[in-house]
Amino acid sequence: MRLSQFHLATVKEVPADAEIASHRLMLRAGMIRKLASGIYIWTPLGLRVLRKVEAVVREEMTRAGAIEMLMPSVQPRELWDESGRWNQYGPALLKFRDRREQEFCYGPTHEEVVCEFARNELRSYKQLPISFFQIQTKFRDEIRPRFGVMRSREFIMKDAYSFHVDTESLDATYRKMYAAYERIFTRLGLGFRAVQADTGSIGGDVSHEFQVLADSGEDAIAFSDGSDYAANVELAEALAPASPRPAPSAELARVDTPTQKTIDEVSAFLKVAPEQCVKTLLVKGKDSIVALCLRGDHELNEIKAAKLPELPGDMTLAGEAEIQAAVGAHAGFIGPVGLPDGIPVIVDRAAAVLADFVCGGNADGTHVTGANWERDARITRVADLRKVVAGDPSPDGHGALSIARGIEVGHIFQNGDKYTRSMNVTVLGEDGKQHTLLTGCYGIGVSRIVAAAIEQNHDDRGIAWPEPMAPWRVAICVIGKKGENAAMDAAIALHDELEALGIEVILDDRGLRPGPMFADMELIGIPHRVVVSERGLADNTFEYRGRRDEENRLLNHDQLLALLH
RNA sequence: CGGGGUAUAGCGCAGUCUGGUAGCGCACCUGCUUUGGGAGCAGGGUGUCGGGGGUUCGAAUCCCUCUACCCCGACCA
Repeated sequence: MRLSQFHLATVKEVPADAEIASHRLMLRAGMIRKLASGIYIWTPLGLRVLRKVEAVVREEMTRAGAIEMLMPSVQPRELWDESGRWNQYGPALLKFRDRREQEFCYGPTHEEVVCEFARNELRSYKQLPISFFQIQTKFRDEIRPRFGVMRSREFIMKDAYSFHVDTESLDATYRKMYAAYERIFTRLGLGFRAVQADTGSIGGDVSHEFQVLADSGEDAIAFSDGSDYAANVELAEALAPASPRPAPSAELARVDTPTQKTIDEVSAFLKVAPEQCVKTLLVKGKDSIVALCLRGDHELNEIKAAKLPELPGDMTLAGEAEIQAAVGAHAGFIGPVGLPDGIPVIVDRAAAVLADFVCGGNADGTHVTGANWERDARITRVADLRKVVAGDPSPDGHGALSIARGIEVGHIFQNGDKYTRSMNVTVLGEDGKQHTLLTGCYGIGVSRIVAAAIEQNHDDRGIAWPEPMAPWRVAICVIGKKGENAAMDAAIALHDELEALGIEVILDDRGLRPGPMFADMELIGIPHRVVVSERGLADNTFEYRGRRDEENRLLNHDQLLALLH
């Protein structure tokens, strides 16, 4: 392709709100333009990359036995009422009405539609197992879109759904999809890790996320140095400490802490380590306020907390007024010692083995020292409440955990009968009876992959695409005075020859000076660059440079073709 | 939704405090020169200063209000 016939739209300056490398570079390279918050135009250049990702995903899904189809983005309310998610899904579901006042949503995912399809199409166990997939635009009205297409509201997703009569079949397909995902991310040249995951709003039993490792990632993942254990920090279990709680040795004492509210302030003021303090968070329970107690140096894992039977299914901190009403003190001075009887006290495993600890005194301006469980403070229940930290023992008993940042680019679930039961998706079995089907669902954030790949593959000059994602594999740059066409003729000949060999090549025939031309090709990340100039023509050489190379190499025609082919 | 911030040319910004006739850089257009790492000279104009209302002789600037966007937390591919 000739660049003069294309719309390249690189820019030098970029809106100040582009925070991470991939967002900045996608804007600078002219791959995307923002239309509204979390809603982006894909330019011709950006679309070429997106299509590359789609192609790999499509190939591997097909190889894994899934069949491509296309479902509508606009979905009627009735379907979502059947699954119960019209109300459950929350504000991320974009709802609207048509001219007849019928209610619809813009699909954030397609379990409902695919189940509607399946219950009409699938009649017999003999048709199973079967998997369908699509690559399509989704909309989720995210609370806070950010980082360009990394977390946009409108985005492109590959979603696949499998149907089964029994769990063995679901397991087998799940494993097949897992393997397909590994192939996809490997082919795309991404450094990734599959981790155990929470099932979130999709629901179900078994789940893995595929995380592209990057410091800018919004997820934290924990993995063991002694086994293949890896999990989202949301899910990773913090094991109970091996050693039991020591016997109390100190007297309970009340101390004045007039302005010290945070653990840091209290521990500095009283000269005790944060791990010898207990922090108490009051949250809204089903019936009353609930107290959650953690060691001072630990953080609450809200996903774990939300699953406590005392909580209504999600976790909300109690407001200042509720805390006052329940305890009579401000947040910052709350502790398990002397907490009113009606408040359940749920204690994290690590906090439960402390003795002689420091905690809030349940009166403004006071803490207590030398506190001990049972003797001074009730324990309703010990539970795993905290986020794991680096150095914690691996939950599988082998090795210690490290924490890394990741970008979630894929997520696979075993839904079981979560949707098929409510939507009555059945087939006739071998035994002549109706059987409710089991499903798995398998998502890949196609547009997010583009951003994630840039996070892993860039330098100070721009993007350095893994070859399978590059908009073109080869860029030919022409240097020479505009009027003298020998170099241009040679460049066109080379371009045509490469194209005939099936190599995707972009010829920069814009007549720019070398500086801006090189800068553009490096910014948009073309893996191979060939410079054609009169200087080279004179001694029959082309100047070659890989995107990650420091030096040019002079190659003759055959050497160049051998390298590129 | 809570907390913080921003809105002036296509993009990046100054001007706002202290009211007085709209600016800079990049990009863009024309011409000439230039052609191995973001060229030089000359010329050109870009605008509802986010919208609405108010104060004032006079508002980008002060006041009220609305909207959009961004950042920090809960959501997720």
